[in-house]
Amino acid sequence: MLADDLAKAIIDGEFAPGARLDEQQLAQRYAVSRTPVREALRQLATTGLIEIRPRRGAIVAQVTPAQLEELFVAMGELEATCARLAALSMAPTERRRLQDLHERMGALAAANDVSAFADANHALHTMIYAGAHNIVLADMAAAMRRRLSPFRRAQFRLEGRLPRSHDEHGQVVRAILRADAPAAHAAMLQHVMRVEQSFEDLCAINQPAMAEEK
Amino acid sequence: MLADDLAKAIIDGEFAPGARLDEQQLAQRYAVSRTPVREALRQLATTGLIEIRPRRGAIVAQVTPAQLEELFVAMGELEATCARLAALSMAPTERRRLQDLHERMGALAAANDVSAFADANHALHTMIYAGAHNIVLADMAAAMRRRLSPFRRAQFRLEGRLPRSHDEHGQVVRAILRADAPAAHAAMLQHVMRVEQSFEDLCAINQPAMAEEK
DNA sequence: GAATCGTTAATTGCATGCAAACTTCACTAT
DNA sequence: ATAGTGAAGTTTGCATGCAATTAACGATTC
Repeated sequence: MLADDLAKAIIDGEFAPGARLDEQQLAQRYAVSRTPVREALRQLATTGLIEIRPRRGAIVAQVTPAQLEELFVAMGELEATCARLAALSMAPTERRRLQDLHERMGALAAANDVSAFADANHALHTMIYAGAHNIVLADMAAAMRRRLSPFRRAQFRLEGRLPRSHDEHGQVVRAILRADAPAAHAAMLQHVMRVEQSFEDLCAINQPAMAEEK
Repeated sequence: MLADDLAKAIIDGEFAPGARLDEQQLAQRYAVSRTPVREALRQLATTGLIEIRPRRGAIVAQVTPAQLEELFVAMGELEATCARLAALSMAPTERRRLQDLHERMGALAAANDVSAFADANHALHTMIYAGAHNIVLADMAAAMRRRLSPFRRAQFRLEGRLPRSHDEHGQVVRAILRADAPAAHAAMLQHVMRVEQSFEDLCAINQPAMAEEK
């Protein structure tokens, strides 16, 4: 589906936040006419990934720091809810797989393999969404993650972020494994807040570099 | 916007779940061509209100009892999260307005004014979403409410539902007013579960009538 | 008599074309 | 020199038309 391809391109950072999404260019790029491009853009706009300004075209959603804060809070609450439900209702098999993955990620963190850790991180969180046994909630959490991904891509590159992230995961995973719902909720909430903090640190570092571009 | 009009028509029950949404008919009805209709349908599909089956047209989303259960659980968790955050961060003015509205709804419940109570109910929940001071979460909760509304329309007609609903609201409102976040969370979760229970009771009553149609 | 296959009709998906609106650039006036 | 106004070009928004797929109906065969 065209909307998925476009979403992937945006998530992968081929279009930066604020970049104009010209219908004709996209039509050429994907070798279709403007009609399906327009339909795809409307879909992405409803997910919040892009923004359509009437008569003025579409841009990749750019977000003020205040909105970003809200997005992270909402994401944290969603993920924390999934973690709480997962603690209550994960099947034994799911719990074992979660533990396995978490342990494997320890090695990746130690080796500082950012790319593999990022993939595994995605899998871990997705596993927790699935463990909530509620497709609606899982879809919402996944959509939220997608919506934030343009802003979160470089976060793991921060020095020493991998082991700390792994530690935070450990808190969440252990709480889920012992079916401690409140602890799972709290640990996940804290984890997401830490991710946000890392992102803000990263912004603070890059801000001067971004400023000198213009 | 066309998508909003269409969504309203679906929410108001002009198109029942499972009804086919013919592009040409909709185009005639709204006096536009098929192109904007298609764009609107794609948008509604991403919200989950309708379902587009490739090459086979769009229908109002029909939902199995299991999916409906998931929708109500997800909605309950979302609303409970909003209630918890509202308890923590509502401004004094907002708290007073919430209390005012709740007290006015007591009279509506006593008078058994179903229509006015339903409107006020919507306002009350929206007020709590807003009280969370997080637009992203509020939008998600509102979208969820929209998505469930085709199935929840007749729920207030159940005998004696209004006073009980008002009582449940009282639990939530009092918890929010005294900034008791865990209690607000729990009370809202319970309220939504009770709404779901009412809906299921209603289904159990209507089921035979639906069965004899075919 | 029922089931399967072929044909026809209808509907979706996409391309193209045209009109309206916005942006940009140039020119004029203060 | 700067700001405001005008016009041209670009881009969105929508309508229409055509092709492809699917559903429905009828005919034929077992």
